[in-house]
Amino acid sequence: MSKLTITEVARMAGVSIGTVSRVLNNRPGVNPDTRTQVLEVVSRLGYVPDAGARKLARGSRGLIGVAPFSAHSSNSPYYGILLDAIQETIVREGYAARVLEPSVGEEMLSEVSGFIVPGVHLDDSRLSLLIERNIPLVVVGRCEKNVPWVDIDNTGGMRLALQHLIKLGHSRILHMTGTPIGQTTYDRLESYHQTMQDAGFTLSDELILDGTFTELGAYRILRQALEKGLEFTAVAAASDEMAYGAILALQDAGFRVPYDVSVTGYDDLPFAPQTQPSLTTVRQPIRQLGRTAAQLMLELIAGNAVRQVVLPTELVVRSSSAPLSRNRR
Amino acid sequence: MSKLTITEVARMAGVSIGTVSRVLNNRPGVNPDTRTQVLEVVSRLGYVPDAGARKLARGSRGLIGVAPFSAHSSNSPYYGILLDAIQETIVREGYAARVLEPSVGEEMLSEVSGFIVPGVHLDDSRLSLLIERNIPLVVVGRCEKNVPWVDIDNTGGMRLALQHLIKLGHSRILHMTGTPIGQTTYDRLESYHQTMQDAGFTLSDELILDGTFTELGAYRILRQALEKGLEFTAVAAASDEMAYGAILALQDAGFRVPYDVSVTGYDDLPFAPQTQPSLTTVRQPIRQLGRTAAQLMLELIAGNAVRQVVLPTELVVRSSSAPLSRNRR
DNA sequence: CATAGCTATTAAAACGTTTGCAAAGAGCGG
DNA sequence: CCGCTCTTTGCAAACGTTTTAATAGCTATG
Repeated sequence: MSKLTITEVARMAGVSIGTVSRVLNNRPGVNPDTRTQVLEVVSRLGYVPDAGARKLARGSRGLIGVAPFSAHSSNSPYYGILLDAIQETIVREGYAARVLEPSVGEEMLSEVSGFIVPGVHLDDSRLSLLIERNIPLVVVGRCEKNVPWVDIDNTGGMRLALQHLIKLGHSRILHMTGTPIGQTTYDRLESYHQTMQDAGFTLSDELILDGTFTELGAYRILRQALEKGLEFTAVAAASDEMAYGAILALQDAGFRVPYDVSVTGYDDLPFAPQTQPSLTTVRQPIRQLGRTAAQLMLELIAGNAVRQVVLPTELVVRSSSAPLSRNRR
Repeated sequence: MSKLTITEVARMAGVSIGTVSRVLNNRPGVNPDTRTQVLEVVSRLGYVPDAGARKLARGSRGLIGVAPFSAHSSNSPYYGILLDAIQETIVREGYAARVLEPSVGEEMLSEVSGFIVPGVHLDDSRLSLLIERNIPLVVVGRCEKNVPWVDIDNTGGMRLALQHLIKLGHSRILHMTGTPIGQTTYDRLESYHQTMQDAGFTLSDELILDGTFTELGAYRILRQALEKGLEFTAVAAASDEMAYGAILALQDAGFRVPYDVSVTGYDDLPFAPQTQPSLTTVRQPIRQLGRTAAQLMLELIAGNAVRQVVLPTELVVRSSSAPLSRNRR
């Protein structure tokens, strides 16, 4: 069987290729009936337009920049997965994606037909610059400004983890936050406050530690806290890396996880099932996050309305969390 | 000025576009004089062929898989940079690149016209599978098998770092290795042995610590060693991450870097200049590594001979290394 | 009832390459 | 100097889309 092209689709649907093209690109001027008709054929045949041909026909306009998050955050596998998903979608649609260095060069602004910006800081001036210049922009992560963005339900996810721990009998739950620089950190922290209060516990500042979003950061600050004699029976970390660092810190200090202390992570990165013990964590759909971001960008370029999307999270229970035990050391 | 196309190049060189195309794709049957002539024009105008058009004309054959390194190693920013460089080159040549999960699916083998495999393990059975099936393959990292590969000069780079420390007066130099799973770890370790011996020092196994290629791994094992009273005046780490972990471990234990202990890294990742103190390290050309890997793949597909490439490394001296001081604590 | 003004559709011309085929020379043995 | 190969080159047809201009079929208007 030869390659499936738009011609075949057109023939099957009994229309011309021009019409099919318009349907596929959401262009106006096609009868709703014809549209659904064509879409039906497309999905039945499983037709996927050729990226190269689209790009060629469109006149090669269409380089989409993926930029600029802080250099430091790129240490996580999280970003690798996210970027790959973004690229995949963009390239499939016949655009080119280019990952740019954190330093946005002025000259780039003219070469690029849009920016996807993951991991934006709360006060990022570069963001304002892009908005000001009216350059198509999609932000990955919730954003106060009126731009299209995708985010996961950070608040809901954190609540899931905490309610899980609370149901297991824990009340002195330590929250390991990330660097207080992004909306994400803030949202998860806020959710911690809210959920603990709702459960009737009093908040205590000493139970909130900044683990800088890294294994090592979490490890160091937690060991330090343990040496000072801080008491708690569970750790709810704002990332899997920090959860892992916390587990090691606890183990090195002689605590058993989860028997003495329970630990939960956030993200469900590929290594989460492989830690010792395997990590109970909040799963977020990273690839879908990337796909959606790319999608929003394409919609934006096509002139559609600005919209925001929030993706759901889900609790994955593994072995790092257990009921509060009475005979603790 | 409109877009620069092959037509313009042909006109400038006084030949037909067919000839230009043949030159650009290294196809036989074009006069050597004409060839250099065309190449001259191409480089003068700075002409870059349109990726989409190439892909289209070639009939869309050409998806190149970038796969499968172990999930764990993907935690480093190193891989992000490498993958981006590979993708950039491949896409520029009109092929598509797809980053695959570590688990190589059988079904993938038929869809893909070649594999680029970074971070191969010494005994990787999947590698043998690919060779057996005669699937075009490029390995990033030295490889015993007769396949095309690119690597950096690991041995030479380690020697540079060590000779730097030796020149500063250090003799008890600790080597922080990575997980003993890849050729890279082995090469750097071997170079440590060799260089120390050449300098007339006796080797001691206690001066070799496995930092698992991570910040946290390095931090934990070094703190442990310090508590046991291990004596040394310098640390030569096999990665920047481990060097950073080592610096923090030393500082947390009350040592000053570089006054009490010098530390060197390896890779020169983006964060290296930003540590406290900034990191003396061995720079490797990561992007070029990726570009070369992609290049070799394209050559392989074009039917050229298998070849191997070794890229040079370079010492970058910053503030984490200093002369051995006498009045140490 | 002719005309203008819509809308939905089609036909065909790009887009920038690669590549099979034919043509034009060049060298050469007869 | 005539036919032969061989090498080098040019021509033109793909490749799978998008998009512009033209067309056909309506409805509303005068």
